[in-house]
Amino acid sequence: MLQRSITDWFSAHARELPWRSPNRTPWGVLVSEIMLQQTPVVRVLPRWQEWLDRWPTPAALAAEPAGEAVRAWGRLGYPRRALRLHAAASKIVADYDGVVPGTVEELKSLPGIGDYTAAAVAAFAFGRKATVVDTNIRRVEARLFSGTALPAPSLSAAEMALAEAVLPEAVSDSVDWNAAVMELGALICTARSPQCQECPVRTECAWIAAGEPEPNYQPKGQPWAGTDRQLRGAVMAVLRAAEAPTPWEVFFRPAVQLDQAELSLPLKHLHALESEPSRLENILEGLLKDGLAERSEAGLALPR
DNA sequence: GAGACGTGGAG
DNA sequence: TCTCCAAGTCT
Repeated sequence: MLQRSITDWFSAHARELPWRSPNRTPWGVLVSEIMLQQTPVVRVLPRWQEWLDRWPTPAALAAEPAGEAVRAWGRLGYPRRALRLHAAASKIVADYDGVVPGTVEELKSLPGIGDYTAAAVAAFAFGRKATVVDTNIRRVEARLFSGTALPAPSLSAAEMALAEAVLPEAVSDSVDWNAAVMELGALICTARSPQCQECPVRTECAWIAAGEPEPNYQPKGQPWAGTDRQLRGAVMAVLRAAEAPTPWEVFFRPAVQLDQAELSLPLKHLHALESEPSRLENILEGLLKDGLAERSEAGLALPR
């Protein structure tokens, strides 16, 4: 049967990832899920290991300033995730005696944890039955059951219903199913060039049966060069590298400051903004508002 | 609900 | 080089 084909494939081909190891902890799983949001496994691996070595429990992380979490986040991207993970650790200490809660509802109450992550932690860390729906599972189910090349840009109620309908009844089977379908999407049923000849359910795939039709929408581009996002990243790179508050002149007259090779690129981006000081002000304002930075007499720094 | 939010590898 | 996209969440 379909379910068995996929879970057998998983048994044979699953990657050995540290957050799947038998000695994993709920905290380790939670950290991995946050890091993996919109971020490839290969980039998460080293950061995850460092993070767990340094902060093996929520209490350990909560005991340090949020800025340390942001710094340790390094170049994983979306640094607000680091901030939220720190806040989640604090809430786990305050409300759950330092123990990661195990129900979807409790998990969703933590900052940075939405529908996907709550379900994933409940399933993979606690062995509970939960409908896990990530981009991999959406894509596999779109092809396998709906016969479309890609799921729509945003998650629909129909997709959720489908995911619930195909979730195996038994708790243990449901956990295996979630992990297996996700892995199938990550390794075989990929977005760009799926390896259908290696797929355990290629003979039952509605998309293949339909002749592998093209996607019926235009993927939205993600502009980057010259955007505020890029500049926020550049500012954060400077703050992460700094031991002390960074004077304002560094941002508004970057050409004259900081010559660390590591920062040459971020500073080059900032330098391009010298003609638009108001725009840079807005960007710094945004970082302050998001809590990713704090200001003092001396300048700008990561939050304490 | 559309848009904002980082980063770097692959095709 | 340039576009796509990777285990989403929040406003």
